[in-house]
Amino acid sequence: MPDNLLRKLGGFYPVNDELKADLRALKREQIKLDAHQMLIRQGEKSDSLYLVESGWIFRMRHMPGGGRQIVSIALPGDFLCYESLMFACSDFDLCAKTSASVFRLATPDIRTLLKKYQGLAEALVWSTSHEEGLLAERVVSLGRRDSTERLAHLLCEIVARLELIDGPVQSGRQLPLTQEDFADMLGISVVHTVRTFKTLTESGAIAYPARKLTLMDIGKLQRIAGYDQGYLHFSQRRDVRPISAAE
Amino acid sequence: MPDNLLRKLGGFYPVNDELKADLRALKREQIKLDAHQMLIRQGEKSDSLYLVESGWIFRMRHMPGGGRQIVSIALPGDFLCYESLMFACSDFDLCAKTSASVFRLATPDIRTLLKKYQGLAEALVWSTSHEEGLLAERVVSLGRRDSTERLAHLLCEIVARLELIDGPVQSGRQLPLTQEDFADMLGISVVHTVRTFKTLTESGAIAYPARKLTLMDIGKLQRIAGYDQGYLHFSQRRDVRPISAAE
DNA sequence: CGAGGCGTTGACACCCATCAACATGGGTGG
DNA sequence: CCACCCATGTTGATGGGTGTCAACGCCTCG
Repeated sequence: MPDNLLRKLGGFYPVNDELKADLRALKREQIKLDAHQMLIRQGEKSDSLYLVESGWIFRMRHMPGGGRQIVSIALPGDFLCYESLMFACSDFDLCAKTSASVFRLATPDIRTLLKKYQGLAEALVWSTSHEEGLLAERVVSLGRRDSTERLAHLLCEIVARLELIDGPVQSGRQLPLTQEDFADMLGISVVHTVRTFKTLTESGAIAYPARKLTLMDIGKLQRIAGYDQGYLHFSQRRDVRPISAAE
Repeated sequence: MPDNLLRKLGGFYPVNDELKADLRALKREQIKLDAHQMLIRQGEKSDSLYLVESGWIFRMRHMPGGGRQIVSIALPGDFLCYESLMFACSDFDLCAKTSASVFRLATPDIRTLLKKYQGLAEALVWSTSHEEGLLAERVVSLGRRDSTERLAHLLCEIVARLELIDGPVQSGRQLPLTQEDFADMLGISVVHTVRTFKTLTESGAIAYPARKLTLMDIGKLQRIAGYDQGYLHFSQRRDVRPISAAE
């Protein structure tokens, strides 16, 4: 039962009965993963579509030098489908961070599946667009924010996503993420991650002892992150002309 | 006629007649853009779906401090749809870098549109997945590659995308990208971009005088970028157990 | 009780940002 | 046709943010 998916979708746009019925009718096979177990390894052929039921799953790349970059985190209600839709090899590892459960959707042919379940197509389009937005925001962070802003922004995002499926995070929430995990999401070293956490903690925005996240001052956290501040009023560049005779 | 889209899709998976017919039947309105003209400004409400016919279009974010980050480039055949599908405000600027032409697809309701044109749903799912992959790769670059590797990788990607719609780039191709544009894609400063280009040029991999890109040694460029090298054989981390009793 | 995962801190080095100055070239107006 | 301007490209000097290395403390687990 993809209830988490429906809850997630429902947070953003009207979910009708047909979509619900379609998602419930999908043939699926449940796969249980232990913590640190791989679902797909980079370079493997993958032709399935997955939907996360429970647990945290990392999508990451191992670098030649030995480092790694965590590209995104899949939470309950998220699809894992990207490479499979192109019938190519996976470019990334999919690895459970916690024990997890995912559904593998039967995909003899993605085209007939989309035709049979129009609700699936709708959910897929919406869901990949949503993830696309998250990734774009991550690109902004990695490109133009320093480590403190990056961490603050990532925490804001994680909190928002958790609240979408689990209700208010309020004061105190256990996360499965070590500081090394944060380092590999933020594109910085472990040592510097420690210092960045210290900065945020000393500013009074958060606390993260023993991986239990507490939002001491969420307003301050969002201000540091530049999160959801309404980017409307920034100075207009002179090389950019307004939309005038557009049609 | 979204021929560029069909050409792009056709490069990756079988395009059938129904999909072709659907895409050709879509009601659309052509919008012409001059160079440096904005299509959508961040913070604006957007409820349309766009398809690029010609030209280069930047998706970018202006930062509070005055900098900017170019998140992605849309080329002919690419959709611009992400935010519009959620009926929210756009989080990014969409700005034409060259003179361009885009189709605005009539979207009274995205749901009925997807139902009427199943080929559109198919194309959208595939296309957003593809872009998702590009963005994920960008995250890896920004997180774990130095400036030289980043530039090399970006050039590899641009060349591959251009060849998909326009045929071989071969020796010599005019791009509309200034070194400031590259800086804002790579997340580095303009000055350092100049030095990075110098490094790549002196290594004999490329030349980029007056924005005309020549691939002197594409093998060397790909080697520097770590592009498409098959990431199969990297050392296995001990904290990652192999996929064994997966089902 | 030892081992290993994880967090923490300090010292030092390096990549890259910033500032400043200048070169080049195309466009525009006198 | 020239003078000027502005966008863009280029180089050097200096400083800051972050990486790397090393050492150590804490805690859990076998």
